[in-house]
Amino acid sequence: MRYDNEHKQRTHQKLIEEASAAIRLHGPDNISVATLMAKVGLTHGGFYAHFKSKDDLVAEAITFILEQRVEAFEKSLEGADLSVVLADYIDSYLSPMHRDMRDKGCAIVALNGDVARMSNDTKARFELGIQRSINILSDILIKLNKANPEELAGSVLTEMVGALAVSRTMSNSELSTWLLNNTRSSVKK
Amino acid sequence: MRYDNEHKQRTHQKLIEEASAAIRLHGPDNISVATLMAKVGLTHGGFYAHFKSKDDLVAEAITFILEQRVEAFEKSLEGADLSVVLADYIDSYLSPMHRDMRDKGCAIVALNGDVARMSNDTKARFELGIQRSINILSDILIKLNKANPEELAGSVLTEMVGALAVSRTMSNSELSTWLLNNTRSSVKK
DNA sequence: TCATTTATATGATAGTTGTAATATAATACT
DNA sequence: AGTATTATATTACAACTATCATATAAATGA
Repeated sequence: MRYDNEHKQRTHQKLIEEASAAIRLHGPDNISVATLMAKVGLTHGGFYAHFKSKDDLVAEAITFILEQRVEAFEKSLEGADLSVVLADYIDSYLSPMHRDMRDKGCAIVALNGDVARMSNDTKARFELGIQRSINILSDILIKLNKANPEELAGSVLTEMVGALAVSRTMSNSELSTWLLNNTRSSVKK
Repeated sequence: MRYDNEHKQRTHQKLIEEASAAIRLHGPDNISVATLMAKVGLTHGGFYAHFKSKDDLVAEAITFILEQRVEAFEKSLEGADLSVVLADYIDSYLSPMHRDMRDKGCAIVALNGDVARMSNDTKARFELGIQRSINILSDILIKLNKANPEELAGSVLTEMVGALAVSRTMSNSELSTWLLNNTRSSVKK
């Protein structure tokens, strides 16, 4: 069957988006080519017209998540009060909602363990996303006249990532939420 | 073949230790029952004389790692200068060596993403280990007369976990080491 | 010495996986 | 109108998986 010219691109994009959620939710090792294809209404055979291999899909999906989130962050800055945007970002990042929405949240938190086991190539892409995040944060802190903006940006990022990652290892407990709140006040100084 | 009375227990322990390293290195989804058994010199059939299922093994191994590390930390405190022990702990936790020794390091860093996807039962065990770690840190900070020891303990733990986790997603880069060093100075205030 | 116990081995099964070759059918171009 | 193109479907395969039933062999207790 032949569809219009952009059909394949749309399918490709749909596959990446679907994979990006499934990977965060179930882990890269627990998604299968067949169920992914089924999720977009296709059968498994056509997969290799879109991706060289499953690893290739995973790498593309991870890149997509990182870019998507960085771009959303950048867009939220446009013409806004930086100190408000920053506070909002911290609040939503460290919210129970973000903790419980594993399929749509931060890739660093969802995938750090998996990426640590992946190829240097994938790691390099991941690092790019992290560097960009630090740069954005650092720029904001410069404009807010904070001292040591780069250092502060690095430690804000790592503490937030750590808090969310740790809070997700607990079954909805008080400690989990306490950690998020605790980090929120610690980071906001 | 019948061995002496403690042979089975020794085999069981050996399996858990071997699994605890393999799980951290390759992830719970990437170790197979057969290769684990082979690693201790046995064949795959005997596995179910030791564990109810693979999930059961993973849960036991994770508990083992947590306890082992908490106990080692507690032991390091005995009769020592607390401020020195704490500084040493931070230094070694945030060292490139710890970053690069994925098979023997902190379980929270190695497994947070996987545990987030596991049963509430396993999460509860994990939480216990984390709570103990926070308690130990908090006790130290109390004895060192720090203000808000519990809050500080929580945020020291999460920032260290985050820094190590993030640093492991990069391929040995400068940024990776910079993050570790940056967190070291940030945490030591 | 012999029977019993038991830790591990052998072998089998059913399911799932990633990958690939080939088939099909719909449309765009001639 | 008819041919070429191509996105997806069908089908197959080999490798790997967790799990389990049964066999084996060695040492303990009689």
